[in-house]
Amino acid sequence: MVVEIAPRDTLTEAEIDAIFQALADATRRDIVARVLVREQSVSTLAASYAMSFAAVQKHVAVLERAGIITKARRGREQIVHGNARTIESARGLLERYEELWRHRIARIDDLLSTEGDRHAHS
Amino acid sequence: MVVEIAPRDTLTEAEIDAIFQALADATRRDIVARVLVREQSVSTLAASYAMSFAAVQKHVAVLERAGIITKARRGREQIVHGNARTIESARGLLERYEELWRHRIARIDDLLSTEGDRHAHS
DNA sequence: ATAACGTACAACCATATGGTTGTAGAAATT
DNA sequence: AATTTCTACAACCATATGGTTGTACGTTAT
Repeated sequence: MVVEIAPRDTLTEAEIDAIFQALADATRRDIVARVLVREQSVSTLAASYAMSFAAVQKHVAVLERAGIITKARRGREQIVHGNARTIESARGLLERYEELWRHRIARIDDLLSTEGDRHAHS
Repeated sequence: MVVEIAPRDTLTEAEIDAIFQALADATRRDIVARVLVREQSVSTLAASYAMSFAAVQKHVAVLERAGIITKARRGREQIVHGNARTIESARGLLERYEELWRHRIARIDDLLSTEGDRHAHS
């Protein structure tokens, strides 16, 4: 049902929400790690966890909606494989935050020299 | 109420959950970006968003529990500042996933040479 | 053809999440 | 001393999340 054209490199806020949300669960992170190493069927994945097949299926669906994994039919099974590009997008975002952090001193200096320093303490 | 000893460099699954969960909301990501650039009070932050003070306060609490920001009292206001180390931990995790991805071909070759290739297609 | 396997999905449940309003207290201002 | 500012937190509400079981359907195997 997802239309999946060529992957944009600009993500909407909602898409970023979905990516981090998908990664905010240990079972899902484990699924990601497994399929990045070696793609495998949903039922194979399900056998690895102490929960129902349906539960694992839902986790896979969450990861799929976030674009972190994709599924491809092979006969009666659905093969799950990882999409490193999406993970890279998330990493890029975190790197930009770190970049903001590294530049914070310069920015503060800038603000102090251009603005008045009302409320400044030290 | 949080006891905050020296920061470990190994995170528990629950802590990782909290970090990604905290980043899975556009308002909270914006708060992070703001305080990384320039630390500011909770009420200053609250003034930036079209939601109640209490709602923003909750977002700040979520980020604080995840260790992404910390608060420090300055008179009657609570100054929020970013903790880039936690963000770096998250980035490190994503990098490890990408590393798994980069090595997948070698692993598949390894598996194919040791195992039989039942179901192999191409 | 029948059985078994792999998947999909609906219905349900408990708890978490993201928002609200209201109350209360501590610190600064007047 | 009285008032305002900033923060904290409880109570509440609607919706989302993570799990379950049950049913159905296409694909492979017997």
